[in-house]
Amino acid sequence: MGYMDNNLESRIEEVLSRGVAEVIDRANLKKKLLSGKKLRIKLGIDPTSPNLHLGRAVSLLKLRDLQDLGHQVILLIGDFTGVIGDTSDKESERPMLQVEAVKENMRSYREQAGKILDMEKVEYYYNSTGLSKLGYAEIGEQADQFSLAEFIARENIRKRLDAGTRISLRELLYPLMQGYDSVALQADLELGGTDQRFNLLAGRTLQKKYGQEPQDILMVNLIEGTDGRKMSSSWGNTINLLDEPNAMFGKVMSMGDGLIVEYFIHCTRVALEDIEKMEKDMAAGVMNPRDAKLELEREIVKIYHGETEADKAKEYFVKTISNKEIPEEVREVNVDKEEIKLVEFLVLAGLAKSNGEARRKIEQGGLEINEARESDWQRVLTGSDDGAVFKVGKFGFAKIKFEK
RNA sequence: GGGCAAGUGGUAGAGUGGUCAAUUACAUCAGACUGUAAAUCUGACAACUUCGGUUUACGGGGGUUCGAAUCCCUCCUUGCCCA
Repeated sequence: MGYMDNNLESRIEEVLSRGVAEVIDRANLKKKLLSGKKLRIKLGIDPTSPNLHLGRAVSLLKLRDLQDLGHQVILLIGDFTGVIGDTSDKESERPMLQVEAVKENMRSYREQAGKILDMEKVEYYYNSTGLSKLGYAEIGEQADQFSLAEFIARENIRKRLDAGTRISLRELLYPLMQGYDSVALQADLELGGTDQRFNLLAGRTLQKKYGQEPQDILMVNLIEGTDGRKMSSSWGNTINLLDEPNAMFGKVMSMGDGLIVEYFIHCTRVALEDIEKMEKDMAAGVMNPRDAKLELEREIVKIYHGETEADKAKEYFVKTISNKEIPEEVREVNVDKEEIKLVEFLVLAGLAKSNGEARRKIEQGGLEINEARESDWQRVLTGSDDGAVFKVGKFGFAKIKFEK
């Protein structure tokens, strides 16, 4: 075996293990990957939210690796299933999306996925193509492959049943549809999160029924969101691929230190040995977790916004937060009156949601005007305050500009 | 078709006639601390306000009462059981 072969095998090993929860059937998949055959690899995306987040990126990065190994990546856009609603990752019923909403959401998908994948080589498939043609007879036959007991045994269904929340029959059809997608695509491999297990396996069941070789399955870990719960668009704890660099930065910085390594493994392609070293250094107290986070954030922003933006975001953070400096460019807020109440200005500038909140922040010592704490919430701003810089909290800045 | 139960603030979940703008937890926001926006600790957390108060809120509508998230009627939604 030559050098190249060894290299290939180790790359495949990383594909099969980095951030991966389970592979079915691992031995078979490895054999296929080594065979030199161009595999058809499927990843389904439900266009339920217009934003892709870092949790999705785990699969996309994995797809990129496979793409680099020369395989055919197929992005399945769930325009049909998106209207139905998946049960897997929900603890409550998913609303049926309107067709219009699905279309709207799909629009930005290519752009977002393009940050990671080589879109030139990607094949697209809208699953309404095959699914909308099926009739009751065929659906009935497919449904016969599964039993009610199997559905009830699923954790999410179980939970909802126990909690007494509603489960629509419609939702039970979802795995059939996802499974049939694999048939339509003749997929060799399907990627998904661990929550997708049942749906992914349904693909194998149906492929067998239709006389195809069952696909292999690669399940990636679900990463935790910024609040420690599973990252999900319905929790609002996501880091989105379209987030602005500074926003991305902030979200990463505000997550628990315990997630750093997990994120490095799943959301970046930093070499595994480097990550291990970092982990050891942090455990030994040689490395400050903050520095690891800064590096992590840089790596993540780099993927979606490029290296320059990544460096800028890091610089902004160090200056503004660490050194508590006022950023170079502060947003100007125009006031078209001769004077304005302080609380009203803060609301106008978007630094507080209401007069009451502005008052609270001031009373609690959260306001600085030109770097001096201001605690008089009844104060009125006049022309002599023109150009003053306001800082609320750690990163809310605004400069006042009187137009009169 | 019948019977029973439930619907509270961003979320979970207390509260069964006044002291409830509504316990608590989580989330959120501010402060302290830390060369992290982590952790920990403290405080705040409906809107408006001439800081005295005022207004709007407990699925929708109506009613009883001096007074209702709490009682009654009705509608809507959901769950469970029976047929």
